[in-house]
Amino acid sequence: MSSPLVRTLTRILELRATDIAALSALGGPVRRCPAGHDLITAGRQLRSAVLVHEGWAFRHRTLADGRRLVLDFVLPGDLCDPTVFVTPRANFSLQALTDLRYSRVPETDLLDLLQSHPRIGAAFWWSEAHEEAITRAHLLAVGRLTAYERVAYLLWELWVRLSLVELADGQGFVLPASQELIADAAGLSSVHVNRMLGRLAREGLIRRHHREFTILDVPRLRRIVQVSDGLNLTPLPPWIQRRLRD
Amino acid sequence: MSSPLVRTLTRILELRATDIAALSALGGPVRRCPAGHDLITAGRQLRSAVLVHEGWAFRHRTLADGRRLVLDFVLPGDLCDPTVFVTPRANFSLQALTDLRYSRVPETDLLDLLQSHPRIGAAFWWSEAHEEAITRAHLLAVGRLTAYERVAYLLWELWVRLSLVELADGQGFVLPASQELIADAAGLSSVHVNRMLGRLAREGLIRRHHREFTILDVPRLRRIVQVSDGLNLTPLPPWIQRRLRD
DNA sequence: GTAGGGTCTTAACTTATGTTAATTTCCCGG
DNA sequence: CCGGGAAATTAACATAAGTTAAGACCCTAC
Repeated sequence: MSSPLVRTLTRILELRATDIAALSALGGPVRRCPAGHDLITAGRQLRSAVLVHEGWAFRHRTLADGRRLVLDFVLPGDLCDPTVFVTPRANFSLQALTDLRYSRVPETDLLDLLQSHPRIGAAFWWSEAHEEAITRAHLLAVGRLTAYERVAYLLWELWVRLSLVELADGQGFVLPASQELIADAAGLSSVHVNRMLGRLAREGLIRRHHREFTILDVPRLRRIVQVSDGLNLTPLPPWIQRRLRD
Repeated sequence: MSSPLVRTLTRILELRATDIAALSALGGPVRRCPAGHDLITAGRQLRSAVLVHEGWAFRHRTLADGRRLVLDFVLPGDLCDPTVFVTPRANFSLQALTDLRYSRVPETDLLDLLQSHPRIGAAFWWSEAHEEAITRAHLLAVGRLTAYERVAYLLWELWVRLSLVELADGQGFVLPASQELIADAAGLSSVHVNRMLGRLAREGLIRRHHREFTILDVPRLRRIVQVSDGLNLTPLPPWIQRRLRD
């Protein structure tokens, strides 16, 4: 069974045997973390990155008075963050949404890897750029979409991202988050999220049963969401891959 | 006169003579762009990064119906983006806010630079992480702060960032943006931004005259803003700099 | 100096979303 | 099978922020 990082980075560029070996050796033992527990705490210094093998996590920030925002969701194969070692202290917390299997990658190992395997460095860079695209789309959604559109957006984003890592079943997927958490991701109240989910279902865009969702009308949902691009992951252009080979 | 990139990256790590030479040689001729013009257009393929020498620009995304969000402001010395070459097409537009002096850096030059000068690569990486911290703080502000707090946040963010590049005069600075644009950055309507600016002034937090702002009460403003950390730029930890030397 | 376009300011009014709270459903452990 | 706590749902009500519109201001071009 290959490392989740190998699976992720393979989607970006063609890894050589030496790259795969280095990636597979990366990270400490696989650990478990129960849902609801913080893996990274905002304001604390980071000594390692967190590699999620299985389960969901999410980055969040909480204000003194309890208001909270979910910055983004972290899915299996995501490394959070390869940039750890340049940031003096975490500007977010990382919490397990489901029970998790994960490992920790010490910053020194990461740094060594980047110096010895520039191709992997490029892949990480790509991966960071992709993450930033997701964050920007999220910012646009929170800043300028209506509540209805925003909830639709979140479902769309997660469906697209889950499809990328083959965790969606066609147009169906499980979103293991309470409506409270969806609200914190959308910048809404949980009551209003509930209303909007109801409306999306009533209008035939989605079906849901507990936390299982099915997208019934992809084109119409995409039209509502508007900001539906930039979430896709494309491999590095061949000419760049070729140049990295040198 | 040194390149704006040298000035920026010097704040991150100690550049060697060879690094400085390479950075100074980077980029085509200095061009001018009048305020209001787009330097990068969302959806178009990018062939080069944009290095701002003088003036302000901003990243934005606009929906089909005209709703717009300003993702962030780009100040002198910012390179937008070193990750160009991995992204197939721009997921934002870059518009000149004031008349601009800038240059373009072809992706091939950037790629060569990163391969030949790993220290510069590390500095760029740091710089990207800093930008992402800004975006995340912005997301939190737009998602969970009230209108009053959000407008205060924007002033705070810009003041901190301008101070970093020595473009603030103590607690005073010029924000060359219409209230309409501030609204698009805050996810508010321009009328409401106007109300909130008035209130901030009435309550003695800021003074303003046209587009010149002065922060009158730093501690109180910081308390209102809440999310005031992560905007600062700190150099790479010495042990990492040392390791990069090898 | 004046005309005109853009920006700012303010007021009156509308509406989207938040809040509170009561009820139901779900889920898990005993 | 039963009890209890968390989550989901719904309704009634409160409020922050949006909208429209009118007037003041300010700069620039002629």
